[in-house]
Amino acid sequence: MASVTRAAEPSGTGGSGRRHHGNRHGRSEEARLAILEAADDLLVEKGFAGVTMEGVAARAGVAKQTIYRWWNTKTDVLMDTFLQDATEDLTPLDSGDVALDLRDYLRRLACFLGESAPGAVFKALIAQAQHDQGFAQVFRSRCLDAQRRRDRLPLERAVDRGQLPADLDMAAETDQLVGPLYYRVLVTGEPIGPEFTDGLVDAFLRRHGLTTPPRP
Amino acid sequence: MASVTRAAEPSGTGGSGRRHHGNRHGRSEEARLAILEAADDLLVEKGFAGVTMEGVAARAGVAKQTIYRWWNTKTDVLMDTFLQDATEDLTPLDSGDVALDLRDYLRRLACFLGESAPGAVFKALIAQAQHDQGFAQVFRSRCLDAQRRRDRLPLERAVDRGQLPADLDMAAETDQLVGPLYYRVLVTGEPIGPEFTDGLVDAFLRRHGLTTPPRP
Amino acid sequence: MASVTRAAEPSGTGGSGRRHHGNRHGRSEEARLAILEAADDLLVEKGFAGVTMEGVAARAGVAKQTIYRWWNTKTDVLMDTFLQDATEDLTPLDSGDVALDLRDYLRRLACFLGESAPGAVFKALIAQAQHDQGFAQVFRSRCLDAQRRRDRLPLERAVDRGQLPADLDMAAETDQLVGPLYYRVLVTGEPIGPEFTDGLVDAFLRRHGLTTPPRP
Amino acid sequence: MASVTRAAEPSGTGGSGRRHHGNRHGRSEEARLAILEAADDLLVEKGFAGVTMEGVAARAGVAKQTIYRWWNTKTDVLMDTFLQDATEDLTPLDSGDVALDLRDYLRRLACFLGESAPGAVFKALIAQAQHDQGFAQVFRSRCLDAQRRRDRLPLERAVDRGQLPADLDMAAETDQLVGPLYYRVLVTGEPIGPEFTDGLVDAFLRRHGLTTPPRP
DNA sequence: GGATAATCGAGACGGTACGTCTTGTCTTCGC
DNA sequence: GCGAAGACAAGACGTACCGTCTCGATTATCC
Repeated sequence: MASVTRAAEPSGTGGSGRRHHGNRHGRSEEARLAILEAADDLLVEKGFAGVTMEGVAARAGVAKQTIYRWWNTKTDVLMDTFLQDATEDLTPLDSGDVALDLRDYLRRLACFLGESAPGAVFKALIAQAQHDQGFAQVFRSRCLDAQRRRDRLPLERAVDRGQLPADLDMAAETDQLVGPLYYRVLVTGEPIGPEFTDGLVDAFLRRHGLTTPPRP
Repeated sequence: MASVTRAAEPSGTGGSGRRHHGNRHGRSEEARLAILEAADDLLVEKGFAGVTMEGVAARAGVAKQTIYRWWNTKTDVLMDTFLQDATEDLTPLDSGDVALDLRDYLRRLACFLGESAPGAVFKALIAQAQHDQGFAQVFRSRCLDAQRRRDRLPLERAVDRGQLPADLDMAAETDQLVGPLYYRVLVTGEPIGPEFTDGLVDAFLRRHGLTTPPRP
Repeated sequence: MASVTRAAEPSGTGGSGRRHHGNRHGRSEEARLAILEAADDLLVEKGFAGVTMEGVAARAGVAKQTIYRWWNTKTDVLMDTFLQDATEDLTPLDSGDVALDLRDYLRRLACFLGESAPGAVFKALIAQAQHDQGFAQVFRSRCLDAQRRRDRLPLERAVDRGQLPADLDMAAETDQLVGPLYYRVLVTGEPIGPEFTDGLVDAFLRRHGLTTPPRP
Repeated sequence: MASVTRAAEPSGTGGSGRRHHGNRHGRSEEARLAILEAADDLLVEKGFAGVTMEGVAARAGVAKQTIYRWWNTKTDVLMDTFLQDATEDLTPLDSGDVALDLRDYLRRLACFLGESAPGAVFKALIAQAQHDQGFAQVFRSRCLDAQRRRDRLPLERAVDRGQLPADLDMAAETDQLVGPLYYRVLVTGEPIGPEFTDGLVDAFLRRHGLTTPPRP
C-alpha cells in the first residue's frame, strides 16, 4: 500500500554521490528528500491542515504526480517523514538496573512525544489512524511495532537478568508503563515532568515488590 | 466559540411542545436536532471524512448557513452530537467496594471507547484535538473534564470510606488506571477484554496493599 | 405588480408632520423614503451589483420584510427611486421656435442621460429591461411613456404652430432625434457634446426644408 | 482580463483533428466549446438570470474551475459565445448604390438585433455594460468596434464612389442611421419593420439631396 | 378603554450560486 | 521512463443574498 522501501539504488554506486533527476534507472533521491522535508516543514509551520499535496509539491519544487507516484496520501508522506527523522534516539539505556533504565527511558519518551518535532508528526499520524482503519494498520506495522519493541526492551532485559519473573505479562506491563504517558499527551494535554514518569516507574516497582532506589 | 448551550426554552413549557422555526426569539430546535442526528449518522456510516458540512446539511434538510450560524466547524457539530448522546451511561457504580466499583467502571469504559457509536465520535474528537490546539481546549473543557471527574469518582469515594489513604495522588492514580485503556484504544488498537481491565484494577490494588477479592 | 402609488395619506394632515410607524391604516412614509434613499445611495456608491435587498434594508434601518411588503424586486425599488427624483427638469422649453426648443431640449436630455445620477438609475433600469420582459413592460408604462411624451412635445407644438406639416410621422421623427443620443449613451459610450445634439437638430431641419437659424 | 484568443493550435494541423484534454501545452478545445455552447443554450432557454457558472459547468460536463481558469465572469463567457457565433452574416452588400446598400443592411441589422439568438446575447452584453464600466470597455473593443466598422462601410464606399461628399461626418451620420434602430430595440421595445428602416434611409438621402429610388 | 388589525424591526430559516481550494488523474514534453 | 508542468473533473469549502416565515412591539381605529 504505502511505499515501504525506496527503489533499489543502481548497484555499485554505493548510494553515494549520484544525482539523477529520475530516469529509467530509478527514482530521484533528490525529489524524495525534498518532498519529505517540505511535508515536515509544512506540518511544523502550518499544522496538519496546512499540509496539502499541492502545497508539498510546490514547496518541494516537484510535480504533484511525482508525489502520487510514490505515496497514496499526505499521511503516507508524513509517515515516511517520520521514519526518516525518527533516528531521534529512543534506544533504551542498559545500565543493569531496571529502575534506572525505565526512569531514563520514560523521561525521554515523554520528551519525544510532548515536545519534539517528530513527536508532533507522530501525534498527527495517530490522529489520522483514528479516522482511517486502513491507515491505522499500515501505521502500526511500520511505526508502532518498532516502538513497542523498544518499550518492552528494558523489561525483557530485566527478565533476562532475573530481576523480574519470567512469566511476566509483558504486554500488560508495558501498557501500564507507557499508557498513562500517551494518555496525557494525546488526551488531557497535561505537561509531563519527571515526577510523573518516575511515579510510573515507582508504581511498577512497588507492584513487583522491588525497592525503590534513590533518585538521581 | 462553539455553541455551548441550546437556546433557552420559553419558561414554563418544560421544553416540550414549542415548535418554532427560528426567529429572533430563539433558534429552531427542530433544525438543531436534525443536524446533530445527520452528523452522527454520517460518522457511523461513512467515517470522519464522510462528515462534511454539505453532507450534513443535505441529510438534515437544512441550509448550510443554518449550520454555520451555530457552529464553526464540523468537529464543533460532532462535539455537540457527542454531548447530546453521551448520556450513554458511564456513571460509576457505588457498591461500597473499590475493587468492584473499579472493575465495573473500567469494563464499561472500555466498551464505550472501543465499541459504541458515541465512543467513535469521542475518538474522532480526540483525533481532531491533535491537529487543532484551539479545538483541543474547548473539547477538554466541554467533554473531557466531566469524563475525568467520573474517572476519579470511585477513588474519591474509597478515600471517603477510608479504604484508601487521604493523601492519594488522585490525578496520577487515575491516569494509571485509565491511561493504559486509552492507549490501547487510540494507539495500538488492540481489543480490550475484561482480563485487561481487571488486570489494571489488580495492579492498582496490589500497589496499595489491598487484597484482590475473588472475581465474579 | 409594482407599487405604483404610495398609500393615501391620512386626510387632513397635509402629509406634513405625521410620524407613524405603520399601522393598519397606512404604511410608514419614513420607511419608504429611507428605503428609496438607501437604494439610490448604494447604486451611486457601489454600482448596480452593490444594490441588494439585504444591503438596502440594512442601510435604511429597515427590516427586509418591509421592503418585500411594498416592492417585488430591487429594480422595482430603483424604479421608484427614479420616479421620486426625476423631477430633474426635462420639461421642454417653449420659445416659439422649433430649432431653439429642440436644441435646448436635446442638450439637456444628453446631460441627464450621460451625467446625472438619475440618469445612471435610468440606464440601470434599461439594462434590467433587457433581461426581464415583465419588468420591461412595467418600466415602459411607468417611466418611458412619460419620457416619450416629453420627447414629442416640441414637435407637436411646432405642428400646432404650423411650422411643421400636420401629417408628420411623429414616432419616426422622434426616434431619429433622440435615438442617436440613446445609442451613444447606452452602446458606444462616447461623450455627447452640444455639437452632436445640435447636429441632430440641423439634420432634422434640413430634412424638412427649414433653414438653420444661427447658433447661440 | 478576458480570454481574448484561443490557445494556439499546433502548427500545421489546420485546427482540425487534435484532441487534447488540456495539458501544459494548451487548453482543451473540447471543454472550451462545450462551455460556450452550454452558455448559449442556457441564455436562450432560461434567460440571462438562468446563465450561472454552476449551471454552465453542469451542462457542459465541466468543472467550474475550468471555466474560472479562462474567464472571469459569466458575461465574459457570453461575450466569447457571441464572438464564436457572430459569423451571423452582417457584411454589408455592395451593389454600387448607397440607397440599396443601406436599405439592405439596416433591414438585416434590425432582424439581427431584434430576432436572432446572437442578437439576444448582444443585448445581454450591452445590458451588462451599463452595470460594469470595466466590462463595457472590453466589450466595446472586442465586439462593438467591429460592428461599427461594418455600420460605416456602406457610407465609406459611397464616398469612394463620389456619391457622397468626402468631408462627410462619418461618425455622426452612422449614429443617425443606426441609433434609432438600437433605440427601438433597447429602449422602447417596439417591433421594427422595413418601413422603419427604409424611412431612416430615406431621411438620410433627403438630408444629402439624393433622390429616393423606387422601393423594391 | 379594550379589542383588533396592520405595520414595523429583527432575524432564523431553506435555498441557490458564488468564487476558491484541494484531490487525484491525465497528457505532453524535456532530459 | 522519470520528472516538471499544468489542465482537467469532482466536489467541499465558507460567504452572500434570495425570498419566506415567525416573533413581539407599536400604533390607529372601531366597538
